[in-house]
Amino acid sequence: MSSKALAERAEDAPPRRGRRKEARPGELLDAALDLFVEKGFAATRSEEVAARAGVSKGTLFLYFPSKEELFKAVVRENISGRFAEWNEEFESFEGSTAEMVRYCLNVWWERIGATRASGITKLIISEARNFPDIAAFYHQEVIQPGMQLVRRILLRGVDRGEFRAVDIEYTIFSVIAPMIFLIMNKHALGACIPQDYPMDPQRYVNAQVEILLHGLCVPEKKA
Amino acid sequence: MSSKALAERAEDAPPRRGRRKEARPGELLDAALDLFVEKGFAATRSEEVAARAGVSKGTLFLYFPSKEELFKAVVRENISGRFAEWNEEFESFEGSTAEMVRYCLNVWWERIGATRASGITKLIISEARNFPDIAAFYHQEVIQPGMQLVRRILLRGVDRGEFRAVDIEYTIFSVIAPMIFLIMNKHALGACIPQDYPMDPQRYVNAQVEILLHGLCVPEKKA
Amino acid sequence: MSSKALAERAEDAPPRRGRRKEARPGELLDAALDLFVEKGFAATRSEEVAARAGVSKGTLFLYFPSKEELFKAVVRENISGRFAEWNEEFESFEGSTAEMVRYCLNVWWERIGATRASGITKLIISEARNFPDIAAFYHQEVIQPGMQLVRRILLRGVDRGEFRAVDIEYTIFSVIAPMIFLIMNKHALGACIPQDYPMDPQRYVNAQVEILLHGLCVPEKKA
Amino acid sequence: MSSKALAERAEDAPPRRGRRKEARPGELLDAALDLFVEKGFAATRSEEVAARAGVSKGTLFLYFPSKEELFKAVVRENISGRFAEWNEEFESFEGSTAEMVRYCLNVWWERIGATRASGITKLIISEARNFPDIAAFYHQEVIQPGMQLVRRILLRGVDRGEFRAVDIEYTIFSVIAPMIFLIMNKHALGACIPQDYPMDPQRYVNAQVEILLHGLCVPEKKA
DNA sequence: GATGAATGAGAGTTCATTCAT
DNA sequence: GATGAATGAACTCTCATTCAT
Repeated sequence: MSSKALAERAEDAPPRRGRRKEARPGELLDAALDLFVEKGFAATRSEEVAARAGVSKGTLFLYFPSKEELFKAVVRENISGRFAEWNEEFESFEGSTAEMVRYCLNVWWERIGATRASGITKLIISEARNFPDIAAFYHQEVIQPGMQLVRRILLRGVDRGEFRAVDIEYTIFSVIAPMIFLIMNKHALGACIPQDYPMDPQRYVNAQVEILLHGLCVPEKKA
Repeated sequence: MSSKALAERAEDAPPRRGRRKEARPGELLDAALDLFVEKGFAATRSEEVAARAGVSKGTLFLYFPSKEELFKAVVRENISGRFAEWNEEFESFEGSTAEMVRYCLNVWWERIGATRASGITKLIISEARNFPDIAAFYHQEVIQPGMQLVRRILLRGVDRGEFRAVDIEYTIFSVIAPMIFLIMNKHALGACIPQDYPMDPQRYVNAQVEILLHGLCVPEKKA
Repeated sequence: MSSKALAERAEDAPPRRGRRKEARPGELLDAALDLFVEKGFAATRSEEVAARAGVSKGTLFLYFPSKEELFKAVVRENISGRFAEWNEEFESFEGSTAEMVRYCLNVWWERIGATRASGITKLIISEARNFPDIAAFYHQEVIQPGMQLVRRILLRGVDRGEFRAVDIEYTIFSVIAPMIFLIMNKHALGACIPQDYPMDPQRYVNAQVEILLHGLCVPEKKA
Repeated sequence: MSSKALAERAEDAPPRRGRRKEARPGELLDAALDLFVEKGFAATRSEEVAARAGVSKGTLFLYFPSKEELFKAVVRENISGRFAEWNEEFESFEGSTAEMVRYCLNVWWERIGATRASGITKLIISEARNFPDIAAFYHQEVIQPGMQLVRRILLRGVDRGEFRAVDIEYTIFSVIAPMIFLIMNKHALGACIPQDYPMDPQRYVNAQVEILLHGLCVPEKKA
């Protein structure tokens, strides 16, 4: 009991180097995400995950019955079910659709792209064919809702006469592709090759948005 | 004539335990490329590569001293040093820069994107951090020359007043990103998830080009 | 009482899958010495060493990173650095040099020749050319100090007028050769051929010593 | 018959770089002896033997059905059946037994010790326990006749009053041990360690003989 | 609960041996 | 006869997983 009290206190006061039982699975998932993204599923050793999380090999298997289940948990954990929230923002957004696109991609960068969660995208791309059910899950939970959100935005632009009457289904990819590219650069080549050109993510996102909007918007006819 | 017929039949069903020293490395590299792209380096078993090439485990090691060398050979073999040729085409191209962009991406799709060589891109993205020297090699042999070619095209457009004065360095990515996206779709999720939307690569490429050119071109002032 | 009985029984039949981190390396080194001496390094299978030590293949590699390192550890472990002790005995020895020679070879037989450590000599002879660095190590740690000790003994004998003025450097071999021969007999042919002549090591050593001393000593001139 | 004539002619006129079919097995046996002595049976690759003999892997197996049979042939080939000849020399020897011992060991050095045949001894010692039947064969063909010859020499010395009445059986080893030691030095440590002391075989043999004879001979009573 | 010693199936690699050429 | 490409059994070593402590 007194130990439980201690544990609770430990939670109140941020972890002072103490091991908090409740935090273990999360720490393992964080460690696993990093390593899976870095080396791939097969090339990551379970023991390394445990070591990075500061626990022993055995403890890992106490929380996850197998390396494969760990992988699935990593994906599940890092798939933000934030589309409900984002759809709400969409509904109540009052500015122009161009502003909406700008806002949307910047928010995406802040909340996903710049965080460890972005690693999931690289992980899925690398491992999709070894874990088709995980790929299907990701497709359903992330890709479809994401595309649907983009679709609604593009439709809004076209409906309101802000955007040209482009082929919406293919234009969705014009929004998504630069983001995928940024993540791949962050987690693959960019992570191991000293870049010979500057690559500031914020500026990159803005540049892509501007090109995209130039391509989408109807020319403003000024008297 | 009958000997010719025999030869043809032999081609249909290649001889088991035949001695085909010249053909083996290529067959093994083909098999290895497929499997590495499909499952990743670590998850691909040497014996599986051999089996797909129609030889035994031992034969693989007759031609490649280790699985890692096989990997490197796969990358080397499939990295086209075609930039010289493409640069020449660039020099002698006489149409508008917009036409050049259209031509360029369509040619890329035909010669790289649609072929097995495109798998290399996925492979590199997945394995870069496990093989930094291979990543560096790819960067030097493919990414840098590729970016340089795109850079020259964009500069031509801007210089000739066809394109707006965009930030060239970041705009390069607007050309590349959709192609990377297409390859990832082909070799990762798209290869294992039944797509619920149509994805015709030719139309995809054209759609991306049109959005891009809309974003790049200065509005044509008529009369 | 019953618990004590149980413990004793457990000692008789050591626990399978027991955790005995301290004891393992020694048991593995013992097993490896036996097998390397018996079959040679290359012909000894790692799994066999493990099995003789009562553990599984994997456990061997838990303690030694490779078969080669196991070999080196076997040699290191069994090379007694007892020359300091023996040199002290030499310094304080008070009898005749002939007695010293007798004492010396008998002690050698008791402490080295008759023990498993003697196998190292056969091992080194068999594997020297495959492990030149190990051979050099053995030369430095065993052969040189050993020859130096014998050299000092012979010099003492000559200096004190007990031994004839023989060529010391070559006479050293007259002391060593019979010991090497005995070990080779013990671990090579003698170990697999039913000897057709009696070979009692103790008597063998004594016989060699007597021949040797007869060869070395100056004839006692009796009035 | 004509092939026999050819062989003889080939012997007369030294091989002019031409491949002589008849010589193949011999070249293979020579190569095999060298390599088996150097690296041991298990660590020697068949292909290496073939390469050193200047033929292909396949050819080796044309002459010897297996690596093991090659080993046996190497031993057989290099075991001199010269004891008949030596026994004759013994019978007709007219000098003192001491001279006989000197002569005997010097001849041994010239005809065996200094030649590649001496490698067989090291080979047998290293591999005896892996090839007990070969060991038995060697014991019967070499060790027993060799010991018998030494035995007869020692008996002659004792019978004629030249040698002391030593324990003949154990004294045999005093003759053999230095020779074994010399061979071991030549083929094991001595072959891979830069000796820090001089080791002239001829002088070594003489030194051992003199010590031995001093130990054996009855003091010459002068006057 | 946590640990890490122990396991053993499985992967990469070697090499004696075969056999089509 | 000679060759060397091909084979596959056997070996070293790895690592996910178990379980006694």
